This record gives sequence, C-alpha cells and structure tokens, in this order.
Amino acid sequence: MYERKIPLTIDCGLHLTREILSGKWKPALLNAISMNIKRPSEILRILPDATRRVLNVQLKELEEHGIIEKKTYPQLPPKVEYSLTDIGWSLMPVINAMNIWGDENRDFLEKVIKQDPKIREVSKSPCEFIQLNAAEGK
Amino acid sequence: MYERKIPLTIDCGLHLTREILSGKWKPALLNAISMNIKRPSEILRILPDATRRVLNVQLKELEEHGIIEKKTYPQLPPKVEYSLTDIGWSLMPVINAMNIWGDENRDFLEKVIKQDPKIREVSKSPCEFIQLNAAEGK
DNA sequence: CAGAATCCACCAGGATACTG
DNA sequence: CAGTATCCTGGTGGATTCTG
Repeated sequence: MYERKIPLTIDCGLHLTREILSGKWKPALLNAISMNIKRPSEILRILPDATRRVLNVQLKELEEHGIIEKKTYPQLPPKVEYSLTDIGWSLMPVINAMNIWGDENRDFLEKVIKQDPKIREVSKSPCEFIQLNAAEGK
Repeated sequence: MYERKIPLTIDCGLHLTREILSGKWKPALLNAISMNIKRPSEILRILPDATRRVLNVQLKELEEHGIIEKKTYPQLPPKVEYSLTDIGWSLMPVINAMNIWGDENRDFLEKVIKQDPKIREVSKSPCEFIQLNAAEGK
C-alpha cells in the first residue's frame, strides 16, 4: 500500500479560504470589524473607495458564511453593528498575516503593481486617510 | 496636534497582498511550487480543474509581480520550471495560514459554502486527487 | 442612517484549436 | 511538453435612484 508522503490537501483548505475571502473588500471589512469599526457608516468612512451597495453585498456574504454577525437596532435612525463570530475571529491571524506581509513589502509591491499594464490605481486615497479619532473624538 | 491611536494602515498592506493573490489559482500555484511541483505539466495534473491557458496567465502575473521565477530549458521537448523568489518565499506563511485555517474549518466551511445559492461546486475533484508519489515514483 | 432595486461595464477565466 | 490566439459568458462590483 502506498504511504502518502505529501499531505492530502494541497490546496483544499486554500480553496475554501479563498472562497470566503473572495471579494474585493472582504479582508478589509474583517479587518475593520475586528478593530471595532462596526457600523456601516464608519466602515464607509474608512473605505471611501467602496460603495454602499458593494459593502452591503459583501457584508451579507460574510454573514451568510458565518464569519460575521449583524445586529440591527430597531430604532430611528436605524443602527446596525457587525461583529466577528468565533470562526471570524479565528480568521484574523490570516488577515493579519496578509496585512503585515503587504506592509513589509510595500515599496516593492507598489512598484511591481504599478508597472502593471492594467493600470490598477492602487487606490485613490492614500494610506493615511484615517482620522478616526479626530472625527469621532470631536 | 493629533496623535494617532490607530495604526496608519488599516488595510493598505491588505490591499497589496490581495492584489498579488487575486486570481483563482494563485494561492494554489504558490503552494504547489513551494512543494517543488514546479513544472507546468505537474501543476496541471495537480489542479485538474484549471486550464492550461488560465494557469499560464496567472503564472505570468506572478512572475511579473516578482513572486516566482521561470526557467526555460531550450530543448526538445521543452522544459520549464518555476520557483519562488525570496519575496515569494516570504509569502508562504500567509499561504500556509490560509491553508491551515481552511483545513481546520473544513466541515463548517463546506457546509456554509454549499448552502450558498450560487451553487459554487466546491470542486469536482475531491481533495484526495493527489497520487504524486504513485505517479512519479513509478 | 441603513439598505434594496436596477442597470450596466468590465474583466477573469473557461473552451477550443493551433504552433514550436 | 509548452505556449498562444480567439472567442465567449457570467460574475463582480460600480453608479444611481428610491424606501423606511
């Protein structure tokens, strides 16, 4: 009988994870929610390049996939808060790893990505767009 | 003056990393290459759901992004080998984290993904499709 | 403030066939 | 064995508008 010398799953887990994270804003959404930026309006402020609709769509997918939970407060004006589920939290190390790797190699990555013919503007808004404290603390 | 209490980059690194990994097969490709499955024909065998063309496209992107290197042996029949660059290797912890997370939560993930209306067949080929050793050792 | 409904453009990625 | 050229479609995600 054969003894497998290579682990069974060469990309199975990988595909599942990709499936969950597939969506332009999903990693960023999870990152935001994990940092307690959990109201739609706050999220929109932090991700100015995303539209309300797309955010709603992707948040709903994350919710349906059991990664986040949505709490709606039946009041006026409406209030909604998202939070990570246990599974969602367990995903954060992955998100963080992505974040860190991207930061560590930013110079290199921005260069190679920009030289890419398909001019993917790395994002109109610079990285320093966040003044959460300024905006909220006020 | 304001003192930032939240790190500058809420998703900048995240976006860069996403950009690099965006492509249905890229994580799997990196995973394969890191495991020394570096010839196109081998890769095709391991990822039977991908087509030659798409694989070529994504491999080329990874190459242009400086994540992998391609070595062509000018002989007949042609021989090509891919390998990870230093940057590519530094990405592996991220890939591995994705892989592990997906594996650890496979049951849950398969369930929620399958219940998804957009019937994404998680993949026609089961996870056990690999008999590398059997095929090669022969 | 939150979000659903439309409409639509674009591109990723699959199928097929051909060349070296 | 490796790679390219065409063609095509379906899904992602953007813009806009309208409700509670």
